[in-house]
Amino acid sequence: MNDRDEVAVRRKKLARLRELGEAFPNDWRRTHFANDLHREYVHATKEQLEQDQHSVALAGRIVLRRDMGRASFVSLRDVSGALQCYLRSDSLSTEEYTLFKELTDLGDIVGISGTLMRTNKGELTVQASEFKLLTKSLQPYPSKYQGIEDQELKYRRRYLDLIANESSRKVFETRTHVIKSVREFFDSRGYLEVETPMMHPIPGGAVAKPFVTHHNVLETDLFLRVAPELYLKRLVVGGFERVYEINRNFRNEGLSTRHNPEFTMLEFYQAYGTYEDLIVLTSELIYEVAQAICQTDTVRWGDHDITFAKVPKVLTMEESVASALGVSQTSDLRDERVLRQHAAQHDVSLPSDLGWGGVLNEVFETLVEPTLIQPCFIVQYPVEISPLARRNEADPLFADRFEYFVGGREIANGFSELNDPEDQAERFQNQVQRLERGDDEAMHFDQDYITALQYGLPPTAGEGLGIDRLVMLFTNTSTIRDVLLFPQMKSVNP
RNA sequence: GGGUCGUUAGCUCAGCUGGUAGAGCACCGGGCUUUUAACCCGUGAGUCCUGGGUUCGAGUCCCAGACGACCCA
Repeated sequence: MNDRDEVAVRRKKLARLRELGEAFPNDWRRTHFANDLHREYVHATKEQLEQDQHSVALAGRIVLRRDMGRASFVSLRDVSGALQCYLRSDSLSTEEYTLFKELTDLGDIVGISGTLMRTNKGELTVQASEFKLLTKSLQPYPSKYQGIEDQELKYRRRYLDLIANESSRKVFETRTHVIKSVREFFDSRGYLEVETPMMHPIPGGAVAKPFVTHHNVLETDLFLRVAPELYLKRLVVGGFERVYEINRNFRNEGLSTRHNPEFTMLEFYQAYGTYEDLIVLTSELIYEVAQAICQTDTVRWGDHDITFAKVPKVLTMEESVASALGVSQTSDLRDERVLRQHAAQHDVSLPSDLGWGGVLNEVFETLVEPTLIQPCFIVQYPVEISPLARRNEADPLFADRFEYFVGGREIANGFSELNDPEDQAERFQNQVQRLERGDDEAMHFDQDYITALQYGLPPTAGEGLGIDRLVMLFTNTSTIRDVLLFPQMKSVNP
């Protein structure tokens, strides 16, 4: 064993600590947080502090250390921030000073108490009169200057990223604030927050491939939910007229900068409303979250300044596609063959098994979606690709559905709900035919849901909103992994 | 699934047309009682991602694979 192997050196110090007594003491009690002290004493002068002798006890991790003979400065970081501490051999007992000097390393978790002072350079500092090593860190501490840059290390060992990188801590604090302000928005409007099953006997509520698991005692396969939609609507049938859920969905698809197999979704439903009401509500929601998080209606995202207006911008899918294809009459797009010809001229590659609605959507996603940088609602989606949405009364090819786009990405998807049980049963049948043709993303027939509709779902509008993508907007990140504490990674040892 | 780039000391990174493996920080030893990424002096440290191949000789060139990043489907 190398006597300069950092882990070995730290192990040796831990062994010494064990000899000295309890190596992992848990009786330290802190009286203050670092940032509270910075705030409270921002105007206190060196002389005042010397006179007043404020006693404080801190606890945290040593993140910087500067030794000078028989005195040292350390930066102690707790959850609130960092505060400098000054440890002198003549202000501590011999045992405590030796403990600090010989057995304490960068990254160790310690308790320090003493009195507040200000250094000659003006920095608020705790002059230590008591020192206790609480938890020995056995692993080398990340670079104090560069932190952790390695993407893989950041994702696989998030705790290291959080220890070393302030910006990462900020992202996850913001994530929590976003979710909190979303909750406040719905709570204050009379929506009931609920929890519905994660394990479904029949996968449903979205066009997506589910994960399968098995229940041993029930001797049955269960599916991790791809969406909570069908359960939330059962609750509206049950009389909870406004419900929402913020929770995880699971989709068995590839990993990318936009996709993680588990992701967080907000879904909400309101009886006696239409998708138009939700467009207004969504604009207000995003506007309020932006105010709560950034205190502004404009955020920087990549190369763009994105402005969230209270009044929504709305465009139909047909109009947007017609404009992207350079077609003057939207009626020209109603014929699948003609539509495919236009698409081919714009190098949009299309699978042959798509119907007209699928083709229109594919052209939209390829040509229009990336251009929708400023917040925008696209309305009127083909019924064919909207198996749970209400048919438009004037134009039965389309559903009363919208999607909300920001930064060239879909953030939310909402519609007036289909509450006709017989129409819903037919749409399920269509999905089942697709399943039988091998489309493993198609929906299953959910008889229990049909039964629920038969009891009567009031006219209802509902919406799903991707929380991760929303957080990406407010943290100016381009990868979903940057807003997930523990993103899914490939196994290193297969 | 396809393409491009990356993987070198604990961390962050250099390493040219193939010729003994480098820096800063960290670590180890010494000095320093108001420092600020403290500083000064001295030392140690490598499965160059893995496996093949070409070559007298491979971190470097070729092939295959692993993992990651970005772009595309």
